Amino acid sequence: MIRVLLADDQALVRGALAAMLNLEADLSVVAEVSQASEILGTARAVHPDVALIDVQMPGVDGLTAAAELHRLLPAIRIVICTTFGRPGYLARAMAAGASAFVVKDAPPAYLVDTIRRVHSGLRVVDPGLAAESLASGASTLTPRERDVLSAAATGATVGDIARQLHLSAGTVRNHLSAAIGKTGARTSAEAARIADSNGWL
Amino acid sequence: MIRVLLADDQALVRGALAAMLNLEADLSVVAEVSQASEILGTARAVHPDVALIDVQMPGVDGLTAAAELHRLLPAIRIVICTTFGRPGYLARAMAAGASAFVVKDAPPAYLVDTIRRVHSGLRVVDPGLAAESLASGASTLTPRERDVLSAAATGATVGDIARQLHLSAGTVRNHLSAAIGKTGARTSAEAARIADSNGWL
DNA sequence: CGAAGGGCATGACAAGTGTCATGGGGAAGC
DNA sequence: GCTTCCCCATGACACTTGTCATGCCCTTCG
Repeated sequence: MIRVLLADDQALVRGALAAMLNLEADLSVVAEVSQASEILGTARAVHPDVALIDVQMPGVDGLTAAAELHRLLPAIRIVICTTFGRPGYLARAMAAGASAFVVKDAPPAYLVDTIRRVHSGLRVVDPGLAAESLASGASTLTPRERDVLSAAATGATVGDIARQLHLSAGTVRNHLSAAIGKTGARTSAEAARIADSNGWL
Repeated sequence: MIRVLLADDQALVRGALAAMLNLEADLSVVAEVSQASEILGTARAVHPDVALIDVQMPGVDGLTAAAELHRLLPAIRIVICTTFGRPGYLARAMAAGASAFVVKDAPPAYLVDTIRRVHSGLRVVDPGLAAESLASGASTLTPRERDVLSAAATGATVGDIARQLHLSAGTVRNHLSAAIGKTGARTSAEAARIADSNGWL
């Protein structure tokens, strides 16, 4: 019996996934959490074989939590599950020690199959997404460029960002200009959109 | 036995929801579709009692499809289901003839309960979301303002938008300026973000 | 009909943004 | 120790954006 821990912030999706997985004779959902911060403690308590973790969660994101889980409890296999098949997410998931990466577009049988494979020690990655990930390449954004882009993505002006990050307006413009160049965008708003859609923020 | 039609673009979520609903003795998922454009034809073929429709779908969105379904097959009760509890979505869903509006944060039992209530002729709306919807009020954006904001949301510049909509740059600036005023934003990027988060686009 | 309001447009001004050149300080690597 | 790269900053310039006044055409509505 493969013991599964479910982490997803949307109760409806989480419950539905649990129902589906429990239909499989060799799978058992032994815990459900709605926040990334609860993953570690729950994992210590219930000793799951596999943790199915969503990327998008309030507070700490799933990838960060996955990295911590893998560092402290390496015996637990991690399957990262996400709505958005962003290349950057895949790269970060694998770097975090995940054994598999599943997009929510995939057929249900694929997820079940993935959990079984992962439990037997294999790594599972969607080939199409892997290709896209390699094609788009890793982000060349510097940490500071990420900071200003993240702020810009919320619609903040140069002045707002400068105040938020305690920088001069000129510096913010420089970082934004660099980010615009690297993303191939023509405005900071477009650069933020591109970086976000690649999972770089 | 309540016959349910499921419409959600994410195969994993769709399959999981189907598994969960089929566990209920009085519910039966009789059809699953992944695109809004397939809803009407499938509904005609299988005669469901209730249609559970996600807002976010590629191509035609769920709300538009729901309106059409309700117009042509008014006997079918419609439950709108969405990840984002945006006030505008609720308003548009009710205007489209939906009988219920469920956020994916809700507990699984709530969805099952909602389907039963809807089938018996009741309308079900999350009280918190209804309050928020009334508080934020309806969009006062004109159709043209929505157009330019939608384009701006993708990171397009004033010039880009002008070419896309076959307008002069000055006109685009006027519409954007009006939208900025109505949303209380300070830049077009922020206005687009606000309008989107309210479900006005 | 006449008024009101949305869509479209122009022109002009102030403010914000993108780019570039330039320079200082600090950390990492050969 | 020197180079390289990132971070931070300044200043200047061209360009884009946001605002406002003004006007015309059209549809809707009392």
